[in-house]
Formats: sequence, structure tokens, C-alpha cells
Amino acid sequence: MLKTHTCGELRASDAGKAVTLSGWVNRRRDHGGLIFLDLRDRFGITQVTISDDSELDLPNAANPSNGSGNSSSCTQAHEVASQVRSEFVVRVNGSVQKRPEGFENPELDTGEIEVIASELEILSEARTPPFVISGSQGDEVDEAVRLKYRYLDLRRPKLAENMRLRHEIVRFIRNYFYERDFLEVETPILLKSTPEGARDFVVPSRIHAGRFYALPQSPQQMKQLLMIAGFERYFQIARCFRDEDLRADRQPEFTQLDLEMSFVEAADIMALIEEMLIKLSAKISDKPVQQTPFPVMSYDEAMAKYGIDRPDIRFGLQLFEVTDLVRNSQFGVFKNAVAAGGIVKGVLFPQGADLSRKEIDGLIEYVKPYGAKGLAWIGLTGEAAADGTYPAESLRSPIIKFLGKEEIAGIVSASDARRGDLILLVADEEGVTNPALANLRLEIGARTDLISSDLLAFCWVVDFPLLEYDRDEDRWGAIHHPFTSARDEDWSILEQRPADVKAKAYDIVLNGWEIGGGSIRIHRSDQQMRMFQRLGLSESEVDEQFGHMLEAFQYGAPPHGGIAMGIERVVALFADAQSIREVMAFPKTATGTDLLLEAPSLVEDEQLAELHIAVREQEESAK
RNA sequence: GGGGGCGUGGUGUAGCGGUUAGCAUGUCGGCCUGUCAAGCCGGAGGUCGCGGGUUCAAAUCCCGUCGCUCCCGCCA
Repeated sequence: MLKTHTCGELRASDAGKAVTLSGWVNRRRDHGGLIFLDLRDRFGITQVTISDDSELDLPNAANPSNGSGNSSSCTQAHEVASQVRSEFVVRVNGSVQKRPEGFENPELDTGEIEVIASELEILSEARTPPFVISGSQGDEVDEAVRLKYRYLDLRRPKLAENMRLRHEIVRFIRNYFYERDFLEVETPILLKSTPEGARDFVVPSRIHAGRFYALPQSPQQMKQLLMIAGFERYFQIARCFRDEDLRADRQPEFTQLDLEMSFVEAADIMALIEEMLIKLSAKISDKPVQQTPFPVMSYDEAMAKYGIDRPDIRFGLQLFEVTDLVRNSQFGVFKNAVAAGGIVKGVLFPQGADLSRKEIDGLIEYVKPYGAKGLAWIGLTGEAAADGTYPAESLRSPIIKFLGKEEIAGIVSASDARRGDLILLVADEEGVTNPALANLRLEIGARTDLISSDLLAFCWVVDFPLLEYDRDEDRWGAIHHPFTSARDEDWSILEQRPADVKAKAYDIVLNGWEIGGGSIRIHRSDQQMRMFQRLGLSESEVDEQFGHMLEAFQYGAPPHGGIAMGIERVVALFADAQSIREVMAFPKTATGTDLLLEAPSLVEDEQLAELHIAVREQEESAK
């Protein structure tokens, strides 16, 4: 080894020891005759002190080097030290010395000591890095630069810590399932494409001209087949691939904790994961879990109160509905929306009645990307009259002239507004109103500092609809995936009232992020066949795409179910990262490119020929 | 597929129709034996992403394009 100790472990009790350290120069402080190097390795930082005069400071017994005298070796070390620059890789021989009284650095774990160098060797020189490695200045650097030099970005303390945290989390998860008799099984990366779900990444076959493998969107079918194989408890930290457009919390390849169990019900899977998350939180985070057992909310309740199936329950500001109140309103916006089958819901901006027009316009703009045409708003600037209605001077609103006194009183009552609050209303179809208000609620929460960054608010969302109607394709599609079982009592209405069928599915949500989801699966081939037919697949399509599953179900399939959790999202939440790129070693850009490797890239014509692939002219030249 | 934001020395930024393109940091040189974001002195470093247009004059206004990013659609 080129080191006897790490740069993070020496303490006052090591004083007098002869040591060799190796690492990167975090920073150099050159005082002329005295040079300080902060030497950094993965484990910490140690101050190395190099003097050009051995007469001073150096304890006699300290110098470990053999024949060479203190004076000359220190001069050598000093000469080298004056050439050294940031991020040089060096090796130091020296002795550990307790720092003089008053010169300790409490910021460093090793701050009680310093290593007095007797020899210094440059193992590797370094160009000046494109951004500062030490400290946190690198956080501000343009992400394109950081991604191009990812190996330097990962050297920065923040990313290095994120990777360490990720390692700890994955290690904890693995141990948790090892201890509970789960079998870790690797499933193939080269699988078969299916039209359900996300777009597949596809891999051409050389041996079979014109045929393609698909990378797994998740190991869903494989893990169910493992249940049929009788493994009972399977898990895997699995890489998944989805060829869809990216977001801060979505990358084309990502990692899931994937697990499946036989002879279980939804409550068993939920209890298992809940215990894991509680223990994981306690182990790796200082933040308290807001509520245990985790609250369980139905999908309908989540949509009603939060407008979204992944509610952030760290704060209140629940949505309220006034559809019935304004059904016959004089205000056309409300009346027409309801008449067209829409809903009218709202959210409160606490103490927002005095917001400027500009600020309110800002809220309206905020809501537009979600399809809302606008926001109706009522500021409660005064008190109600004796009869419970609100006189005009108690309100600030462009729409009160269209609303009846009872309507206003009803809206105020439904919103639970107090004096000084601002009521914000959206009238539109459900698919617009809910997302618009859900996101507006988050925006208000952020603006009013209601969202604590020091809480872990887990919750379960259950009783999802099994199916959803796809207008474009004029058919019903699976919300989760086609293997999810309906609730027992709902199988009877699968064909007649598909919209009312609820699934045996559950999502786990943390601080408004969906971190995982799963379901109890169908394990009978007749039910699975019914499901495929409900999804509009013909018998031949089913046979072609899922015949293997149906066949497998005929050889003794145990009841089973499971869950998958997004590792990056979990780590990002624990790391307080805004994007999962911050917790991945080598992430891709928002357009799916790798700026370090410059992928995707063109390949040789011979390679294409081998794969029986011809690239269309115009698309090739467009690149 | 659509919309928004950003792009100025290595990095972070100011400037937003006429400036020798400012500042900080880094970097290079000098001084310096107790610093730990060391300090002091001095220097170098910029096709203002790229292309086109408007104008007497463009970093600045307009159009296009590329890159990064956020969001909608898409995606569990």
C-alpha cells in the first residue's frame, strides 16, 4: 500500500507515529518557508505541514526516514511542496504531531493533528480542474460542464457523499431482505418487447435478422415466473430502462428495488415495506418520520383532498369542492363548467388576500400549463355580517358581482377561509382542475414556507382504479400493468363498468414523490385472459405477446404480489437532492445524452450491416 | 411533439443600443514560518454559444439554430 493510514483517521492519540499518506491536494497554503497541504482521500482530509527548516518545530523522534538527515529531507519536501498544485496526487512520509495549542481545526475530524512531512512525492500531476473540487462552489456550475467532467464532479464532497449514502441505503435494503429469507435473483437485460406500458429500448439481433430484444422496463414478468418457479420470496436491485422523455425524477435507465412474494395479500407487502422504510429512515436520516403507522389513503380520497395520487402530506391546505354550490350560479364560468360535467374546486392561500395583482396573475400563469383557463379568486378582507353573508367591503374579488350572497358564504365556508386568506378556484373538467390545484397547492406551500424540509411524510395510496380509458386509442388500458388483480368483489363488473373496478394496488409516497408501487397479481390464467380481453387484445395478440405467461399460469401458480421502489428517488429524498441525477454516478442529460462518453453515437457501417439495419438517410443527416 | 428559463475570461456573475466589456473566484509570478475560503503586491486571461438580420452603431433588439435545464404531453 502507498499509505499506512487514511486521511480521515489520525487523532491526537496517534501523535508521534510515523505515517505515510496518499491522496489529492485539496488546497495548498503557501507561507513561504512553511507550506500547508490539505491532503484529501475518500475518508477525509489531513493537514500536512512542510517546513524548509528542520531546526524549528520538528520533534526529534518524529522523523521516520532512515539515513537522510532531517534538514535535507525537509528541504526536499519543501521544494516539492512548492511545485504541488490543487488536485495533484501525492504521497507523504512524515510524523503525526499534535497541533500546537490554539491551532486545532474543529472543522476537521483530523483537526487535532497535522503530519509533519519529511518526504513528499508527486504521484500524478493535475491540470487545473474546470471547477473547484473542494467546498461547495461546484454546486453552482453549469450542469453540462459537471456532466462532461463527471469524474471530477464525483470527487466533490457533495456528490461523493450522495454516492456513499446511496451505497448505505442499498446495503441496508439488501441486508433487510437477506435477513428475511428473500432470494436475490438476477433477471435478463435482453428481453422481449411488449406494447403495454412505456416505450421499449430495443436491441437488434445479429443472429436473427430483423428481430429485436427489448431492455426491461422492469423485471415484472420474470419475477412472476419466479413465483411460479416456487421461490416464494424474491428480490433484486434491478436496472430498468424506459424510452420516454425525461424529468428531474426520471432517467432513461434507473434502479429499482424489485420484489415479489407468494401467498401474500396487499397488507403483507405493505407491512414489509413500511417496516423497512421506518428502519431505513432511522438508520440513515436525522429527520423524523411524520406519522407511523403510515397513513393509508384511498385513491379517491387523495384526489379529493390533494388533487393528485401522490400527495405531499407535510402540510395542510387541502382542496375543497364547491361544484354543487355553484351548479346554478349566475357566474357563467362556474355554471358552464359544471354543466359540461366538470368540477369546481379550490385551495386557500393563507393570508393572501392582500397579494398584489401581479402576484395573483403569477398564480394564474402558474396554473395554465395544466390546462386551467384561469383562476377565480376571492380575498377575505373583512368579517361576515350578522346573517353570515359577506358585504362587498369585506371581499376583494373580480367575480363577486356574479355570485349570490349565499354562494359566497357557501364558498367561504367550504374553504374554511379566515379573514386575510385568499380563496383560489378552478372550474374545469376533473382532469384539469385536479392537477392544476394540486400543483398550485404545492406552489402556495412553498411560497408560504409551509413545507418542512425536515420531515419524512410517508403515506400509502390504495384502491386505485384498475383501468383508464384511452381517448386516443378508444380502449381501456391498465393503470398499473395488465397483471394487476382487481379487487375480488369487482371482477363481476369488469366488462360492464370498467371505470368502477378498483385494483389490488398500492403506492408508497414520500413528501409528494411516488417512490414505489405494487400490486397483488392475477394468478389464474382464466382471469388473466379476461383481463387481456378487457384491454382489447385479440386472442392472437395475447398468444403472441403473453402466451408464455398464460401457459405458465396453467402449471400451478401461487397467489402472489410484490412491489418496486425507485432507488434514486428514495436516495434523492434522503439526500435533499432536487434531481435524481445528483444521486447517480453517471446520469444522462434531459435529452438522454451522455456528455462524458458522448453517447448515443454513430456506429460503423459494418456494425449496422451485421445487425441487418439500414438507417434512413434524412434521419441520419439530421443529426 | 409543445411551452418556459438560461448561455458574457477556467468557474460564478454585472452590463441589456454607443463602456478601454465591470466584479468575484480560480490561474500565473513575487513576498511571507501557523494557515485551514491564508494574507499582501503584481500579471495574464473574453470570437459575449453559433449563424443571419435590423441599425451610423449589437453582448444588448429581431429571426433561426445548438447546448443545458424546468414543465405539459408521454412515462409507474
